Amino acid sequence: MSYDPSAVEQKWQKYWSENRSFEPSDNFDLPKKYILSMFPFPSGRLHMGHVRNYTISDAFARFYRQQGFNVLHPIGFDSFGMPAENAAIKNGSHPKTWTYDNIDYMKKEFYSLGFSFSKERELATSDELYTKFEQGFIIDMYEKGLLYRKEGLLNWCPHDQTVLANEQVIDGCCWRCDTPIVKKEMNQYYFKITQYADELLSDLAKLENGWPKQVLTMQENWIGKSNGLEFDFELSKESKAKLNDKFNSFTVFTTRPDTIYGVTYVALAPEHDIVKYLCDNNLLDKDAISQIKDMKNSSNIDRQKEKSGVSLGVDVIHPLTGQSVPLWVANFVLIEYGSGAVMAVPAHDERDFDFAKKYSLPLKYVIKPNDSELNKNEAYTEAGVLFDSNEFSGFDSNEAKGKIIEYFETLKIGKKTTNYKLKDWGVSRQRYWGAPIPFIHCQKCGLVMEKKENLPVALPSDIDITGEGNPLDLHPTWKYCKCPKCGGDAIRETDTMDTFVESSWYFLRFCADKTNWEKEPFSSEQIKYWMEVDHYIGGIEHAVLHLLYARFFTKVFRDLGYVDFDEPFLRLLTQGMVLKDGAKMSKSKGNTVDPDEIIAKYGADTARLFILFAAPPTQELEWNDSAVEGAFRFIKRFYDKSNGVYKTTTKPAIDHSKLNKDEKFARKKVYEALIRATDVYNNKYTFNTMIAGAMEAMNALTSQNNSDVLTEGYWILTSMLEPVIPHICHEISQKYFNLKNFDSQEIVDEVLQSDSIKYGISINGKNRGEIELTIGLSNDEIIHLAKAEVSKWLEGMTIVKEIVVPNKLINLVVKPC
RNA sequence: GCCCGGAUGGUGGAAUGGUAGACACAGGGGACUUAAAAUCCCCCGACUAUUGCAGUCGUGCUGGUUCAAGUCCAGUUCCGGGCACCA
Repeated sequence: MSYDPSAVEQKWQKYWSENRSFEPSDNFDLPKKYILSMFPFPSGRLHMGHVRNYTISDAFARFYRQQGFNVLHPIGFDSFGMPAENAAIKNGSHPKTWTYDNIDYMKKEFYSLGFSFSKERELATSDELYTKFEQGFIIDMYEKGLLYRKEGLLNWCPHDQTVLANEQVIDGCCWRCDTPIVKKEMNQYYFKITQYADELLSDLAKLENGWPKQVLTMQENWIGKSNGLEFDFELSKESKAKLNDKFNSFTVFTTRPDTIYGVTYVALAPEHDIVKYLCDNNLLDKDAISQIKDMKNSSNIDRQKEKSGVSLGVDVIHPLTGQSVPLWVANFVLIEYGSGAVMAVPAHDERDFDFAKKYSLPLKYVIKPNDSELNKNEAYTEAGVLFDSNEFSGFDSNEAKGKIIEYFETLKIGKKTTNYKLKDWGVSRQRYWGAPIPFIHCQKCGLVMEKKENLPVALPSDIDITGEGNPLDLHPTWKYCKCPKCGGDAIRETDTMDTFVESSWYFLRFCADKTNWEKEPFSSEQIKYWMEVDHYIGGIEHAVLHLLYARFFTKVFRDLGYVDFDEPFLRLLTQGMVLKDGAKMSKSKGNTVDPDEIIAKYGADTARLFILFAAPPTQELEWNDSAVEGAFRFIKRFYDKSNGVYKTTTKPAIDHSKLNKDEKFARKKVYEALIRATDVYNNKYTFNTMIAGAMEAMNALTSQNNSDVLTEGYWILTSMLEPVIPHICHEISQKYFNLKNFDSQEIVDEVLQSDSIKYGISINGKNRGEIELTIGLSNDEIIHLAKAEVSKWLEGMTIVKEIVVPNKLINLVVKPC
């Protein structure tokens, strides 16, 4: 019978399903592996990126099952979100119908790819049961002060008609639809992720061996910790009077206290209270007020184009010199960082320099390079030696930083402070298809939590989705309710939660089976066993989104007493993108390849083999139709050549010494491939080299005629390749080995040793020949034979040094006589 | 601007400091066939030479360390990614 992928694959998919082959065991005495891939949004169909993601995690899961581990390899759907609503607007479908139809279709695709997911733990985050417990956490977090509501200036996407978190703004545009975001003042709920900023940063050290460096760096930069000095500038007497004594002083933050004697002006953000007061009370001329207004209204991108500012006609007192310094408003000062006010040192900061040049403000240099001349045409931002800095003159600038902070602290006019770029996570969204925030606004009692026994606060199904406004808010009845506290008329919160809240804890839910899901959000006993996730596989685009939020939730849950570990994901593998014709596959570029078509034409095994063979998983993968063809040919050959294998339920015992050269070579190739395979799962993740090893072994096996060797080879190779091409390996294994070979394979050492080894001979490091030498020769003998081999290169030369690298090469160092 | 990666044949990619280009794809040649497909075999970095099957060069570039460098170090160019007026 020739290879018929569709028949073979359907047969085994049915078999696995009927035998519940991929359900984890409840025997907690077994060693475990939790293999998780980032769950998909149910957009409709799988794309090649999904196939790559799940092929990788499936290889891990299948490998560890063979090694005797109890493996949890679950899948679910991150099923709330905008696209469901956009589809509703476009086609008039209901978001729920659209979502669950897509889930059904995608589940079939998973099935047809042979992924070994636990079917009994599948979930969708839009399930009401999931919402119920999530809303419970929201209430817990509110009570702990980790969730709060405040009026603020928010990122608003005019296209999606919703607020976005900072992490969801990419280059000033919406992460989903690329529309430039605008700032909008509104009420919003925030998670106090900043409370965990320091731990989120320091615990990155725990992930150093398991996470890609790039992701660690991205999180580190995102958290953006900086140490410095915080102190107050007092307003001059006249200025206080001008401001009707409403303001005495304001705070600034600097990481360069060593430049303090170079301050020549001070700048405020346009949103600063003092600026607001000056504008509101007409203490500035009309022009100035309108310029400040423009600054506030311009987007972040516009603000970066050119520095601009206005003098406020107010002076402040330098805390150390007592000199008076002018106060400006400047568009490059950000209200959301530090205190929204900076001391400006144009001589030693490029931004301050540009601003000072534009408005002809004075420069005062106070640091000079250690070993070169100061260039007064630019800002000198490097370290150096202080001058014109009173008692600190002469100090190295790095040393001076600490000294000056100390000085401020002694005088009690400032203190050492740490600032973070990380902002609190804004989580409310003005959309329908999300988990409702379980709060109620009561005129009498204010903001009230829904009672936990009333959860979930479910979405209404009769909904009008037009794309205009918040559908929940516009619903005729849904938001009207009674206050859980006083029983009076009240109104439900109509904002829903960011979908990243759902993906921040789904991995905990998977730890228990469905029977438990009704009772509790997750089982602490099961979590103790299954967590942490051993291998997490997904795209790098979540480096500062999902992966940061999930770490945050884990720490919060720990502090709420739900879990007892600090980090959810021990090892992270970020897979590269799938490209075609050099560009990321996308519908708009028209360069997509539909997984369903590939499966129909070649089968799932071919798709999986190609994906793992064409590139290491962390690199970009260039789709190549003829290489897919090649993968198919390999499987076909692998199947065809199994004809010579005989039936057995144990690995054949072979007397290695009686084999001929080709037979020995074939065995050696098989075992070498096996050794490579173990390495792959432990740390290298280079499935491509593992598969190459298997191909080499196959080539060697078919170049010899010993059926024992062939059978042993297939016993090992079908086991080794099962994680990659499971269907055909099961087919072959069932036919010959009664499925007894899916097990951890022992290495036979004698196979790896051969009677002779090829040595390379080099002279002065240059390759000059090679020689086959029997094992066990002394170095002198080896050198003697090697010299004979390359004698023509030694004429007229004296040998200075002789080096023998065992089993590799001989290097002779020579010079002319 | 700052911080990470990366650069190897026509292509994807291999190489614990030890014979660069494994394994594939594409390409070329051949066998089988009436023919095609499938399959099998051979060649396949560049240049020079040659029917003595040998030599020279070669992992972006310039240096360095070493008996030996794609690999380590310093510098440099280009490409990709992240952050970005963060005081």
